[in-house]
Amino acid sequence: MPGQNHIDTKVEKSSYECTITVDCCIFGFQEGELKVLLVKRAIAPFKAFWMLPGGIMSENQSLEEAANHILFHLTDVHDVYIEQVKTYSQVNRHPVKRVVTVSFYALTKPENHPAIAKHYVSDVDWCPVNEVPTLGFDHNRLLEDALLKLRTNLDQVLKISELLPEKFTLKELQDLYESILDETLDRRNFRKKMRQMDFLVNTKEKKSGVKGGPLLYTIRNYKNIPLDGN
Amino acid sequence: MPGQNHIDTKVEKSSYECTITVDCCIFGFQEGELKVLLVKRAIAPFKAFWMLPGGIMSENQSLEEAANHILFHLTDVHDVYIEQVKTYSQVNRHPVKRVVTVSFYALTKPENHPAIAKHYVSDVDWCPVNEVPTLGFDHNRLLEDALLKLRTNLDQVLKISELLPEKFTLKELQDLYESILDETLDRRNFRKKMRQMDFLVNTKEKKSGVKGGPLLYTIRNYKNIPLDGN
DNA sequence: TCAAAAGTGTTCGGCTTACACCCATGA
DNA sequence: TCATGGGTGTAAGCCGAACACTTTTGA
Repeated sequence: MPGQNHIDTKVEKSSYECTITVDCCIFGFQEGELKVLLVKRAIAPFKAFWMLPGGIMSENQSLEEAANHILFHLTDVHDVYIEQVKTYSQVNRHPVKRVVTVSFYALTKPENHPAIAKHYVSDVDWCPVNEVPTLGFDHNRLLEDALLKLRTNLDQVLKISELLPEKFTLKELQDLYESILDETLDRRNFRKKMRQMDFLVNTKEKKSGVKGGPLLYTIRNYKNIPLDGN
Repeated sequence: MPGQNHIDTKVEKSSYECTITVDCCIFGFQEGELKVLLVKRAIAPFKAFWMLPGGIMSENQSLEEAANHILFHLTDVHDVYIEQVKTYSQVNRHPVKRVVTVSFYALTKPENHPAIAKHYVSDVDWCPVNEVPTLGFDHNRLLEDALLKLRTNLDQVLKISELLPEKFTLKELQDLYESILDETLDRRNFRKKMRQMDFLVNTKEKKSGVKGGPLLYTIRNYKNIPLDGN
């Protein structure tokens, strides 16, 4: 019976082997909006389509290492917070050759990482998440799943501190929440909730150049962030 | 630069290819306890270790199909609820050959599926989750992650109806919750909460052979369950 | 008849929601 | 000076936690 070896973890030379790719939803917060980094593909298939940056996992890398590697090569980002989202394995996902894809999301500050088109990429863009066009492959779906996961896990300091500058106003923080959750929040309630979490520190400085003179806050233990690994 | 092709989704013949395995935490509820199906491995490496059942994804299968296939071959379970947990890709996870493993959990009723040792398996056991021994490979970790995910998503009808018989008492339902969450719950609060979810139907029958004469409930639209796919 | 389990409601505290006015600043 | 946005507190509803007694049944 041909199915028998499927239940055998005795890995043999004859086992089917498959290319594994990593795709990243790189999120950034810019001009009060949540954006995602898209690259325009210069080669077939899906030539001239926008898509999520991605690449192939190689022999000596874990998926997380591959994801960081890809990020670094495409955007010069490093030591960034990434999180695994899901693995996609439909047999016909890729029109040329079967691949299994593991998706991640990463959080970055676009202003620190000017995006540059390299290699098979002809263009690069920070695109507001609610203006994303039809992407190549099944990348719209990957993006949806990643956004959903980001929303679900929002109340974690790590993510906030990756997306905001070191010092920020509560207005900026609220804009961040609103653009990720895609809903508007009551200002007073939001501030009350943030105050009773214990990671916000009031720097007593005022942001200048903006009306109202808002106070600047920072995150307790800013940049003292453990990285994920497995 | 050797890293260049990592950022290229142009999949080529030369791309690294890797064996992909699927491991399943098959959970069942029996004798008032949450149990997980373990198999004892008859071959090296990890000969005579207990582990999670698993196998290799083949060319014409998605991961979900592979998982169902493995389940079917090991336990005759089919059309079962499965959910992807996480993908593990440490380079040295497997002592013989590199594999990337995608883990799933599945929910079943042990009494419907007498487990049988087949193929490379010398023994099979429904093991209470808090008595699980040291497992082969990194399977203790996979199990922990799967349990965590199951806990997080507990309040979903699908899962409950896969783990309980068609008719069950509120006591049995509470035992299920308590053994999955690993904590005790207040009976009155639990019942109140269940009553205000709208999926429980009182059959007005009483369970006999047990003191107190508890009422039997069932799930609205029992067995009208869409399966997951990607 | 009695021991064991089923069944039921109320109170309290904390959290979330809704909502309006004064203050600081840049234009 | 004025228009814009920053900053703050209180009251009402909702949800989850704690908690004791009566009823049903099998032994």
